[in-house]
Order: sequence, then structure tokens, then C-alpha cells
Amino acid sequence: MLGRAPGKSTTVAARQKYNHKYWREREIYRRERGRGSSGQQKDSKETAPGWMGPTMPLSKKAQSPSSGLGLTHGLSPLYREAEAADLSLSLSASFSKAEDEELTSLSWLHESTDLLNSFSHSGLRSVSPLQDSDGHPLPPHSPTSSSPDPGDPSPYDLAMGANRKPPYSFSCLIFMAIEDAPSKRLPVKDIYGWILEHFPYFASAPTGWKNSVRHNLSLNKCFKKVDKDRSQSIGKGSLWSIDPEYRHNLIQALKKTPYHPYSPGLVTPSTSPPGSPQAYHSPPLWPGSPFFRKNGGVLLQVPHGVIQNGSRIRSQSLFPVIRPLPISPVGSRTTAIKICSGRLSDSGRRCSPLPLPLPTPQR
DNA sequence: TGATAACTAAACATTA
DNA sequence: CTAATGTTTAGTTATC
Ligand SMILES: [Mg+2]
Repeated sequence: MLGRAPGKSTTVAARQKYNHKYWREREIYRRERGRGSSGQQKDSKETAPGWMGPTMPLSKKAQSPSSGLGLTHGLSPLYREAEAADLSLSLSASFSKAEDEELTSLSWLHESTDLLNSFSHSGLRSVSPLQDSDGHPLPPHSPTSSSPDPGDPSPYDLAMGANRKPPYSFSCLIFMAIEDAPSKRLPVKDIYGWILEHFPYFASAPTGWKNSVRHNLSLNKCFKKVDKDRSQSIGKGSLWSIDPEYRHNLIQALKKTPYHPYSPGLVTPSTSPPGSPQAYHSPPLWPGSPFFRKNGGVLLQVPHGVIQNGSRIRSQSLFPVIRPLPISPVGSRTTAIKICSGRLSDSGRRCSPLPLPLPTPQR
């Protein structure tokens, strides 16, 4: 007994072999042993045929105590539009894989057809209401003294949702960070930087989140190291990028997020909009996407509990922190998050220089 | 309940 | 050597 799960190699090569497989087997292994795990997290099962992968996207949760999730009943969260534009490329490719997630692709494809024009009415305005009406966008309040995030059951007290853990999973955070980069590639250090810049929560976060970021980069299939040419003289590590094959997965995950991102107005400009009140929730705007900048760099953080929206929204518990993105260069030189100024065409499709990683599609 | 996605901690390994 | 990076195991938590 006891012998470590599958794998236990000590060599790099062997280790690389594992990876995703590990996750699947891990569950089996544990289950076999009799002890398993339990619990759950995630929300849409249909997206995952078997297992989507390791730390794959999907799912969100953000650990909000309220629990509830609006469309939790899984399925049909309304995916649509936006992807068409951005995913166009990965689209075709997704079918060649057929391994684990192709199913996913199908699903989204399906859905997308349905809600084509969905809500286009105000795209990015979700920000308005919140605006901490009372003023005080959260004071600096001390960085705390103890552990600010754990289960601290004192949500209502400190009214600032500022330092609340963002509703995005690490995968999403990383995704947004990379997408926000001009070249779609960032070294881990800059990923940290992006996250810190946009989510103050981590500024004082104890630690460990960086570990999680790295862990995610490695484990998640969506993220690939680009490395190779030593042109950029980056220090230690290499640049990370989003694997186009899986990009839509990340987008999907993001869409399940409270204030999700991709906005509607992109794909079909005019179209009729109000067609049906998708009421569900239409939370557009998110940092990282082109819209983000378009908005002048506004970023909002979700409070915690907003997700429910359809079911039981606890009054105005949402006080997103809307803060103008300061154009200050954080500090890392390598950084590239310069928040460009202007630019951004209406077409949204401004990516000419694709990263083009995928050195060896072997998996 | 069981499955699964995500978080967290930590033990290595690799490399600048 | 040290520290930043990467990989990989494991335990736990939360939701369906
Ligand atoms: Mg990876």
C-alpha cells in the first residue's frame, strides 16, 4: 500500500509523460484505494465529457460563501458570439483533436447558434451600478494582519469588496493576463504583475498564490511555454502563451464568470438586440480583453455573491471595485502591459502577429 | 454519494 | 550557491 499514485518517476522525461494522464488516474487510483475524495466544484458537467484535464478551465466558483451560482443548473449558460470572432481560428482546429475536449467544442458551438444575438443591449455597462455609491471605494485599510482570505466568516463587516478574492480562477487570471499582453506571451513574472495590478487582493495575499499560478501554468494544457529562441534575453524562465487549441476553453470558463468578458457588440454590430431578454445575466466587461482597454481601462472586481444573480442576490452585496487603471508601469521592466494608448480598432480582430507556439503538438 | 474542477502546500528539478 | 522557474504529488474544498 501506499505507494504513491501512478507515476513516481524521477526523470524529466518520464515526468512529462504524466501530466494530464495523471489527473485521471489519480482519481481512479484514489478511488480504488477506497478513500476518495469527495467534494465537488465545478459547475458544468456537460462541458466535460470525462475529464477535461487537469486544472482545466471551466468552472469557476470563486469560493464565495453564498454559493448558489446563478445558472448552476449547469448547462446552457449561454455561450455565444464573441467567440466567433476570437475563436475563429481555434475553431477549425478544435476538431482535429478529438480526444477529450472536442466535446466541449461541440457544445459551445451548439449553444452559440442558439443565442446568437443575445443581449447586445448595453454591452459594457455593468459597471455602472456598482460604483460604490457611498463613496469610499475602499480605503486602504490596513493590509491586514492576519489571514485575509481563508474562510473568514466576516464578509459583511468590512465592507470593501476590494480585497475579496476575485471570482476568477487562476486559469482565468492567467488567461486574461496573457491575452492582455500585446504579444500574447508573458513571463511568469509579468503574469504576477498583471494579476497584482488588476486585483489588489493579491497584493497583500499571503503567499502561495504565485505557487498556484505556476502550478497552473504547468499543469493546464491551455498554457504553453514558448521558449526556444533566446532572442529576448529574458532572464530565467520563458514566455508563456495560450495554446490556441484550447483557447476557447478558457473563454468559456471566463464566460461563466460573474462579470464575464467578451462582449456582444463585437460580432454582430447591429443586429437586433433586444430580442430576447436573456435576463440570465449579462455581465460584460472584463479586464484583459480588448474591451477592457476600450473602456478606458476600467476594471471591476466582483464582490462575492453576485453570481447568484438569478436566484438570490443578496441585496446589493456587490460592490465591485471599479478603479481606473493607472497607467503606471508597475515596476517590472520586462513588463509589457503598457496599456497601450488608444488603438484598438472596431474590428476587434487586431491580432496580426500570432504567437504561434505549438512547437510539437504531441501530447 | 460520487465525480470533477479548483485551491493550496510542498517536495523536487532545472536553470540563470 | 541562491533564487526564480517549472513539474508533479497530494490533501482538501466546493458544487453538481
Ligand atoms: Mg501547461
